[in-house]
Amino acid sequence: MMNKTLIVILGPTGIGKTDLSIDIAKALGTEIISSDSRQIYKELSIGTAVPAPGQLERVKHHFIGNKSIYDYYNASMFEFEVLEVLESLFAKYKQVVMTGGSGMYIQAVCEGIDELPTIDQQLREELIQKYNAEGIESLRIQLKMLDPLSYQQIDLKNPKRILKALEVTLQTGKPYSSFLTRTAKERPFHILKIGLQRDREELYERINVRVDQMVDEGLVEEARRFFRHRHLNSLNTVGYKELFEHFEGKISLTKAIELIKRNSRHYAKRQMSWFKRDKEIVWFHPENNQKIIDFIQRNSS
RNA sequence: GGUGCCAUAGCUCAGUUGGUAGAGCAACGGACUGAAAAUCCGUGUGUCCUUGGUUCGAUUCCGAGUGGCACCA
Repeated sequence: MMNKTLIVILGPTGIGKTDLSIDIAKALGTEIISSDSRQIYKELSIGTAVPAPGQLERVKHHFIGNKSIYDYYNASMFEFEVLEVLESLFAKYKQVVMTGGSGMYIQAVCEGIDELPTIDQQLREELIQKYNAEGIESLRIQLKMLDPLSYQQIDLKNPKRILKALEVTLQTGKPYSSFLTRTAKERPFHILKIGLQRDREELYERINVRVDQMVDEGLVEEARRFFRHRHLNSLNTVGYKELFEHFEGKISLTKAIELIKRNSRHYAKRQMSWFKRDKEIVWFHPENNQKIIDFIQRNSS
């Protein structure tokens, strides 16, 4: 399979990944895997900016709307499922396009993440309760005792990081740090990472305009449908969480829309931070289709 | 045209009894190994409108100019 290439098209939200990826997949005569942790939910479409029906007809997409917001899902499951789909796609195509903005999902596919046990739901809830009742310091103390190495390496101000380490340690009886190998897994195909970049002001303007479009298309109604499920992790998502605040009467609709724009900008910023450190990425402007296709042709095996 | 008020960060504004300045929002930078559109950490970015004067020293006091707002003509 070493003559196969996975073409990863990445960049912040609103940069123009969707249009470009479809053009490229069309030009290469192949299919697209979405690496977007929210477009994967079938119940969400307006707020996650899934490709339009017409676009989905032009090129076959995978991992869009194939999970439910009620299901538990994570980056490791994504890694496993994508590798499986890739195997069958590479049987048909020399190149496959993967596009999306979820850095961790992309990393899971390209480099893999270490094997960890699935956490018992009850254990997880107990730990969260302990955190709520006793605060973060009590988690830190427990971690220091059970897994001093993680205690040294983990961001001790971030409750999610400590909870993860504790969960694994308690469930397996082995320190979380012992599961981390710090080595990238070998993949039986080449990977070409294409990053999309444009002027910051222009990107923010695109984000603002797109949020207004989402509202015109019925984002408020889409969010209202899931209001009573607002505590689901899948709905802890920009575009929905702000509207839930509005439905709760805490903020006006205008304010909610403003916050969606701002939080989208912040999200874009975090994505750029994530991608910036990956030196394998070659950067292009999202409208330089021909340049990008030439680059792919030259560098695919 | 006259009178009054105002001019400080990207925005709204506070402040310095004269020793070059700060808050909210916005913005900026970063971390990230199974919740990742999540979660967490860090940063004030400034010709204090311009120009004379007083003063050891002016963003602050005084004069003039410019711009804005209000009222009177």
